Amino acid sequence: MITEAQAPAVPLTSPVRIILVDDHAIVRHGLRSILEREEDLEVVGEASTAAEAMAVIERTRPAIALLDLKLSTAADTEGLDLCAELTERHPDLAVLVLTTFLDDSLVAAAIQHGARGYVVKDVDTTELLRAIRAVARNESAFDSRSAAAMVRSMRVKTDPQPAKATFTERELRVLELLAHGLSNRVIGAKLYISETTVKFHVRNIMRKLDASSRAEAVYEASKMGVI
Amino acid sequence: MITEAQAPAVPLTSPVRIILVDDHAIVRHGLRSILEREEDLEVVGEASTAAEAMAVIERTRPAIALLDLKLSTAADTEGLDLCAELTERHPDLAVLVLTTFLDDSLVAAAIQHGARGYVVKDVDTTELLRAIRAVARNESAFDSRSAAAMVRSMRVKTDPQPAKATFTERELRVLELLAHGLSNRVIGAKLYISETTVKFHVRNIMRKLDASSRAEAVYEASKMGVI
DNA sequence: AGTGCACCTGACCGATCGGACAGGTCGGCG
DNA sequence: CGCCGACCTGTCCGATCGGTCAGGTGCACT
Repeated sequence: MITEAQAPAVPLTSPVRIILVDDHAIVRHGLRSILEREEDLEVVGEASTAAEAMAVIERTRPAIALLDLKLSTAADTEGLDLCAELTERHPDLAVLVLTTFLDDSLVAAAIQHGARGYVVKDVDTTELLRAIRAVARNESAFDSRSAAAMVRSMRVKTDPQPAKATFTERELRVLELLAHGLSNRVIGAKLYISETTVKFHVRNIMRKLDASSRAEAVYEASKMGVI
Repeated sequence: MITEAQAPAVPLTSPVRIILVDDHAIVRHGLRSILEREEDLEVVGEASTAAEAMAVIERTRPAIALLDLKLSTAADTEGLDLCAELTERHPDLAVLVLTTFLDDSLVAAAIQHGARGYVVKDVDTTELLRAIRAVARNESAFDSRSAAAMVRSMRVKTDPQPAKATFTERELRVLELLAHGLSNRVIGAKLYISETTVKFHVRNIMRKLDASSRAEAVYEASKMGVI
């Protein structure tokens, strides 16, 4: 482990082409002045709206888009939607979200909308450059607080199994077939047991999940990741 | 945005107490020599097995545990289990996973087992120190490749919505109640529509989801995140 | 040997579902 | 205007479900 060198700004190849998407001109200018000091980075375009961003990217073909999720004063949806559209239309484009506020759910949402990284605006310059170079290398990057937010949002996705029901082998197998909409009779045929036995298991499953129907049982089981 | 200072090693408070958990003595010594050069960090213990780690932590009460998930030649489970046990028994302890191999599912698993960060062993020294200081600040840290792995594992959890069905307002409402195991009659009462109408909606939902029963419909809808 | 648990089975019955008819209103659109 | 889609309603019927009886076996633990 442990090599030297801290992401040098030596342009071994052509510089990384970057566009800035932010509704505030001041922010764009600030970013541009920071990035232009680096020899391996090149700002090739700016945009202040979603439509403009699409057009500029179409024309300039950047490797990276620095995207503020809060375009306009409207909901976050606009930035997220743009993020999804960009990554879908341009699979090679790396979107690095650079935004003002840190919202746990927003970090996860951005990732699921195709973002390659997430950095809040008040990180120091070296952090930002590190993130940019990481996504340029086709990797990912988060500042430490965003990483914490992502960790939190990942945990709540799977941790909540407080009073987790415990199932026998047979019940799990029945549950699985239950989820695929099979009738008791068909489940019995598949497991080489009688319809009556299937009903026995189904009732135990429903009891353990506190469900009043097979549909609810499937819902609860699915929610807690059993199936 | 943008401040100066790149995580200085000035001990404003008492140094961060760290223990090293790795089955290779050489690795522990290497880490120790690196960390001891930093004034704000202090290695207060080492352990090579899970049991030893528990004991040492019990005694030395460190703020951070650098943990190699691959203890012994056995499965990854041992490291993960230790990780879960540590974070459960010592909520204030920050576990930073420092391991040799990068496995997409392992990163996500580590987080869900309570790890605060994940770093592969071949990152450079500054990256490692940055990660340690981040978790010491109660934040999170990942090297860029681990971050990429986590992004991938987050995406597969939710992205698969290829042929996503589209539902009307009414259908979504019905679907929701359906998942809670309500009968057509009760759903009708709740929505102030007749039981017949509910059956109408339910059949449309099942058709759109290619399901043969309400249970399967609930399963498919749950799987694709509609409910 | 007794106890518990997972698992299996049968019969019975009312409630519900799933699917098939055959309609209706309302708003938007060419 | 007619057409379409979302939404709403009814009736009929066989299949299925959910729940309740009352049993059975095999295995593990004490």
